[in-house]
Amino acid sequence: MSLNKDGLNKKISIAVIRRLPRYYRYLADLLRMDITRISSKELSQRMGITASQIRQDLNCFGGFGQQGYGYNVELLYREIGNILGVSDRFTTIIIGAGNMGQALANYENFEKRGFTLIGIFDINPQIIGKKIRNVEIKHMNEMDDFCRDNHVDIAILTVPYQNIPEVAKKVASLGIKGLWNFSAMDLKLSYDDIIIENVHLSDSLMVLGYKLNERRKAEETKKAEEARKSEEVREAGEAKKAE
Amino acid sequence: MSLNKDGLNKKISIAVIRRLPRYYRYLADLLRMDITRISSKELSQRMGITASQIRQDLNCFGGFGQQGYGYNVELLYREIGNILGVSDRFTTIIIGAGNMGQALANYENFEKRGFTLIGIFDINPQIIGKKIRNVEIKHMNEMDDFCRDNHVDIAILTVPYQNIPEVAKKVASLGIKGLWNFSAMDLKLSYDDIIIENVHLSDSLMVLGYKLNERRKAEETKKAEEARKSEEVREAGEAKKAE
DNA sequence: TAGATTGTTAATCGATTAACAATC
DNA sequence: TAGATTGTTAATCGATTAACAATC
Repeated sequence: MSLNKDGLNKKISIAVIRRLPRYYRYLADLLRMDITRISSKELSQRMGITASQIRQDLNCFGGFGQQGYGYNVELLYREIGNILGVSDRFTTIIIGAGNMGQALANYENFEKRGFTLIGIFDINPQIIGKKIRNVEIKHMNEMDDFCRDNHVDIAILTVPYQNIPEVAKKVASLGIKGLWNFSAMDLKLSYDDIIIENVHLSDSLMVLGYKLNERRKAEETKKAEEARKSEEVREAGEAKKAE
Repeated sequence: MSLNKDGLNKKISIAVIRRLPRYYRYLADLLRMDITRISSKELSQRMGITASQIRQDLNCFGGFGQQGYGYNVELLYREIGNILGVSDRFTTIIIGAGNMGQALANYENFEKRGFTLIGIFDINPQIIGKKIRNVEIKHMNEMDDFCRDNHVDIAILTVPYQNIPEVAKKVASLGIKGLWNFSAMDLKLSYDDIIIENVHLSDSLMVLGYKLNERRKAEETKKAEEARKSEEVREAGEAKKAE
């Protein structure tokens, strides 16, 4: 539970939390454009949400704005960064250095957002020893020692479907508290002090497929409707002629 | 808009749609375990949601179950697959064959879910000509011709931040209707017949960071509370002694 | 038939939006 | 001071959950 501005425990809804990184990105864009202040109204137009929602969201954490002025972009950026723990530096390891694991290891944005990659593990001898952004891929059986010697906050799991239960159990036993799971299997662990974010890329792609189909269907319906109407007009014309 | 079971246009909420791929995955798991029937109650326990929600969700599309019996797993799996258009086969191209692009190109799950990769494009001469799962990486300037010769439903964008506006415009001009955007920039296009899914991996990671911090804070508060209490007990003991 | 479980309506809950007094 | 815009309360909207009659 987070302390809100009155120092009271107030549970902040997950819907609000999930919007914070998006605010953070938009504010970074504004900074890049040298925009120093912004009103909830203008931000709402850029982001495609209501100004009300922005003010409501931000006020879960404190009054970051100023009446008649709006919000100072840099201050707000820093505040949201603090809420998200960007400056807290989380240490991460990647387990599974296949395509996805390597892609994530190369993703420099994570560094900027407070996540430091300190280890990569796999079992494939062909890639062990290879370095990605100065981090060497090690064999899985070195992971125990590594985690004893280094504090690890988050394990990023990009191992195949069938290996997930075993790897998750191992990771839990090593005292790692955060799991970012890219495996196709939803991960649930009975240890209630472990926090898991499951990522299912293909879910998002399937939603896109659904929307495309809906659009296509709507267009077909529209076309059929138009065809029907023009047919009506034609028939009416013929009927008139026949009179 | 989807036709519901009464043949009426009923707008189905995006919240429901976004849960469908998850149902689909769980049903695939059940099939793999040779489970042929399931009740909303049992499925709810597996998935960690309410049985009410499952029945409510499924009934947006039709009565797939049977009173007293539950749902036939295979039938339900197929029905949800149809709703999501799994059998409709969407053709896709990947633009940007960096680490993420190549990782996605190698992701065999997409094939299973109805997405066929037919092209990969990049500008890096070092990787042009390389084949991923039998699809050759071509130069971006071949994309126009390619899209004229082949119908493309979806473009998967994994190009760097600064290139996104230009690439998106190009893609729109080629008549591609679905964009799956992995760039760090939110994509919005003014063409209202183009459908976009923005994916922001680091957003999800930041939410994980937030939750870890909350957990840590809660534990610290608890510890401080316990320390305070044991201090009270000690003081009470001393006060008694002093009497 | 009795038991189980759906489909569906009604009740509840929570999230979003609107409105406006406070204030810079 | 006048204008702008926040912080915050109240109203609305939509999504989730509960309940139960229908029915396999």
